[in-house]
Amino acid sequence: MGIKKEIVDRFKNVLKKENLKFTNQRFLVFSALLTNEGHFDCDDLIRIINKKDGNVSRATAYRTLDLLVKYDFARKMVLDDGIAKYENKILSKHHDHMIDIETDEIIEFVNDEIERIQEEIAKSHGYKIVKHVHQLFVKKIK
Amino acid sequence: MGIKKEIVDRFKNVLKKENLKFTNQRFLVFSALLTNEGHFDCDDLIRIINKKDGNVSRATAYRTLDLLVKYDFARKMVLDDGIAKYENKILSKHHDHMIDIETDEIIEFVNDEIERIQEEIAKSHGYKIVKHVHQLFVKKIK
DNA sequence: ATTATTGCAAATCCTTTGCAGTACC
DNA sequence: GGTACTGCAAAGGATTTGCAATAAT
Repeated sequence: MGIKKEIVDRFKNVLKKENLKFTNQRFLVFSALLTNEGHFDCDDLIRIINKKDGNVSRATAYRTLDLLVKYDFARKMVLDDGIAKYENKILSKHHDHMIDIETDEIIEFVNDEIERIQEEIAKSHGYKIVKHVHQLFVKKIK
Repeated sequence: MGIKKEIVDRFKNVLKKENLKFTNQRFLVFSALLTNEGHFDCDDLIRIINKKDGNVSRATAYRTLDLLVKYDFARKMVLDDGIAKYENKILSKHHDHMIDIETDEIIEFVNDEIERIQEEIAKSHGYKIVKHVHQLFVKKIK
């Protein structure tokens, strides 16, 4: 159930490199994100942590999340509501989302051709893709 | 330099339909967005308006922008900094966005093949696309 | 011991809202 | 004259920050 030792070590190395200490709070935020699937805002994660393991303040959670994003353990995404959502970037397979605007049902999809063309577009402008958001808001055909 | 009468009329009709009045402030916000190309936050637009035509308060600007988004005159986009950006949706051809995460520069792109595959994916699940968000967060290749 | 870390509360930033005065029909 | 509109200033909500107490090495 735990996180692979290799990943935890990677986290420890990042901390060392940044002259930061490996504290329980930082580990709790790190674990909350890496052992749960989905998109969480800061308070979701704090709730998850408080439910079983301990306590982390919002200040610390945000500070740690910034760090996780900076070192590619987490992906940050802000939709139109302006609330930052974070998701596991290490263990989750990539996928995009199709959202049924009438039922809120979420269907995942991946299309290699789209992935390939995206990369090509970025490259042709001299860029490489760091992350992307691709969401189809859809409606059932009657 | 003006906006096509047809578009202004469409705006007037929306206002009528919503029991709202066609006021100078609403028209200034509407014009600021529809006669400028680019992605603007609320204060950008207020600055544009104040520079030549008059004054609009932030409250009114936000209220009008909501309306413009609701009726498809404007597109709203929120990136990781949490600041809402608005762009002309009427006069600009459909496009997606590539965002340089180091400079915040926004580059537009369109790819017919991606558009086609998207539709196909939705259709194969029995859906049609109402709108979509496709953003590539990129980084210059050194 | 020394240096970084934490949590709190205050501060910030963008955005929304209540309200009193103003403008529109 | 009666509604709807505006701008102000205050309120809101998410995130950040200063600081004194606390924990890690």
